[in-house]
Amino acid sequence: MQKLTLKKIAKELDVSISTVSKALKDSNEISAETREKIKAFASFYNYKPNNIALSLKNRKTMTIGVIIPQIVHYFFTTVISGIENVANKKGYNVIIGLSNDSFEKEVSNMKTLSNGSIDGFILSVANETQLLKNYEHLRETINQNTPVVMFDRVIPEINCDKVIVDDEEAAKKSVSKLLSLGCKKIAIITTKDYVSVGKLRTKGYLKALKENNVNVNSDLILKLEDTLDNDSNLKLLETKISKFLKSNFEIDGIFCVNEIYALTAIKAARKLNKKIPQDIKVIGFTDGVLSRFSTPSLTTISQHGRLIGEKSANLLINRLEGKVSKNSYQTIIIETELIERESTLIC
Amino acid sequence: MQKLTLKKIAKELDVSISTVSKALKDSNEISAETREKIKAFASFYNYKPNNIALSLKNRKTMTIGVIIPQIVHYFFTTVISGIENVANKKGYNVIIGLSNDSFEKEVSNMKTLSNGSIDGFILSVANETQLLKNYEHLRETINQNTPVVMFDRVIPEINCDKVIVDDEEAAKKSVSKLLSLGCKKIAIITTKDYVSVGKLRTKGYLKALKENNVNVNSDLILKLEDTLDNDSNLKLLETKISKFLKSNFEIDGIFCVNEIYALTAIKAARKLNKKIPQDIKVIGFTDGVLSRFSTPSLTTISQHGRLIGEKSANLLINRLEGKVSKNSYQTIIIETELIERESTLIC
DNA sequence: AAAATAACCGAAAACGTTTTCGTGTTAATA
DNA sequence: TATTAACACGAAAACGTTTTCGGTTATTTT
Repeated sequence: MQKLTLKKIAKELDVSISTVSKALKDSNEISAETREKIKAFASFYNYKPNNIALSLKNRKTMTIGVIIPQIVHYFFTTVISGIENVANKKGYNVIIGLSNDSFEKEVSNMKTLSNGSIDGFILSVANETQLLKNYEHLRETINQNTPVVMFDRVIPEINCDKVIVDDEEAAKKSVSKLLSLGCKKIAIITTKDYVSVGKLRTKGYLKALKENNVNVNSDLILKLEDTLDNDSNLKLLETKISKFLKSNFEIDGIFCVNEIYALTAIKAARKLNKKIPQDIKVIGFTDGVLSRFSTPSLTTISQHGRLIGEKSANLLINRLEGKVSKNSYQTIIIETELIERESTLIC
Repeated sequence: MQKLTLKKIAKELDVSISTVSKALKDSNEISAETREKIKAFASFYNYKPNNIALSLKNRKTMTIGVIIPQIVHYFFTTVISGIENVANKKGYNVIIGLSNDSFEKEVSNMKTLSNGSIDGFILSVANETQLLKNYEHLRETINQNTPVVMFDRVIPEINCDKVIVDDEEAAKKSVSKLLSLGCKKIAIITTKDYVSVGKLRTKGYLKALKENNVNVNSDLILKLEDTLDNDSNLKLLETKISKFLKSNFEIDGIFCVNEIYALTAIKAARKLNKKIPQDIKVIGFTDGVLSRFSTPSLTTISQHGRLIGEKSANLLINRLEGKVSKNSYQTIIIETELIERESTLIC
């Protein structure tokens, strides 16, 4: 059974293609009689207009391209579920491209999609892209009138809609919390500065200390390569963190920029016979499954990924539908929330 | 800057559309001179053929539709990453639809995609679909010549390519392991029988006991609604499991059909002052982040999600490219692996 | 009965490609 | 010189829609 087309219906019922098209759209140009006949036939054989032909005609595809660094990652999946939720309601499809944090793959993914396959992009840039500071592909797609919405890891220099969290503020909030709980030597385990969000969170850490008149001790700052939270590098990650904790034995509070760092820190600390939260209090970032199910459960910053996804999709779709002025872009800042759990319990 | 088309290039260089098309394809029908001129112009203005037009012409879209019940879910994301990996290599795009385990959404998602947007489906059916046993949408798409590959949660009655794991065998393997570790009273925490994989794992549990001449005690079998592992129902889940453990205090081994059940069981057992693994040994299913990072780390069945995704994508693409005989379907069984960690340590 | 107006339907163009076939020009051959 | 072959290019159809514009009939109005 091949797909039914207008042409086939027309031939079968001995009318013109136009007549079929109009009849199915209930145009009153067509007599009630033929209209009913055609509609009956079409519905009996389950006719559905071909999306590709429609896309070509209307010059829009009703699909949005989402480019993310990784998909096996709690935060990004919550964002996708948010995007999918509003996209679906508004009749859009979602096509996913993974960059694997590689510049090459990000570029090629965007290239293959920006030739008519999608109406606009929602993306979080690859670490490598941030490292290389090469944004030509982004500029180019925007210049070619394909709207782009960036979320989470955004590029300030690029002019487009953005949805971010108050990373710096969230970090400040976390560190202030640790201070208020009586921690004196607060460490941060973060990424190297080229990772935009890592840098911002480090900044927030420093700000909190300064505002509370605590001296910054650079020994207490551990900046890690972003590849270290891969499954294959977990051992190495633990060694590094372990060494760090050993050489700064007086640490009594740790702020980590993701869940993996936090849990690994807890594990390493325990091996040094430190008790969590009695001896060391720990706060992480990203309220994923790990934070909820670890023992002790992890105090963490919730980024509200689903909301980020929903806002991003709305931003993009509004722009696609011309509901927003052409040359002004928005940056939506989602407020984070500190979710307190066992890892910062007062004992 | 509007998108460049063959027509515009043709007009600009004062040649015909056909000439431009041929020149860009390096056809030797076109003189070297004009060829170079056209190619230079096209590459200077960054011409890319319009995918939609190509899809319409070639009657294939080079995209595959993936329908899954949830995306905030470790196993499914690993499958997607596998699919994306091979799809990408072979020039295909991946479009994602989420059913949220709802029959309605599964049907509507497939409907909107099967009108030309995709060349084939890879899907894992929604729980509700399995409950209702309504497979009309699946039969219909297959009848309309849109190939379907099912993975993990498959429908035996439907004739199509499938990729599954040896669920029953894996469960048997796990329970046998517990027996060999000396467990006498082994419980299973599973889903209701309408969830295909839950049912199979329960079957494997029973088989292991029988083969080892252990009496089956139906009190030790806890079948839960599949909605209980949602974030919002975690409390309820814990209460149910806790009650179950209390009323079967002699349990010394638990096999759980997913990570969440396993970790919740561990938590509940601890509150009853049971030590893991000394008093109770626990084995879970799905080797996700939770299993690796929990304390104690969880012995678990690895389903090799990435491999499942890769095999599924290969199966689908081979069929799309006619590399496989039309009326015979394959079922690939991926072997699972028992990954031993702390929750089954011998003390 | 002639003219005007509905009512109903079809031809054709357009979206952007690819490809087949035809045609005119030039160069090589008989 | 006449014929043929090679070369370089263009017209047009096709993929499946939608929509504008005309064109027949049939029906109403004068």
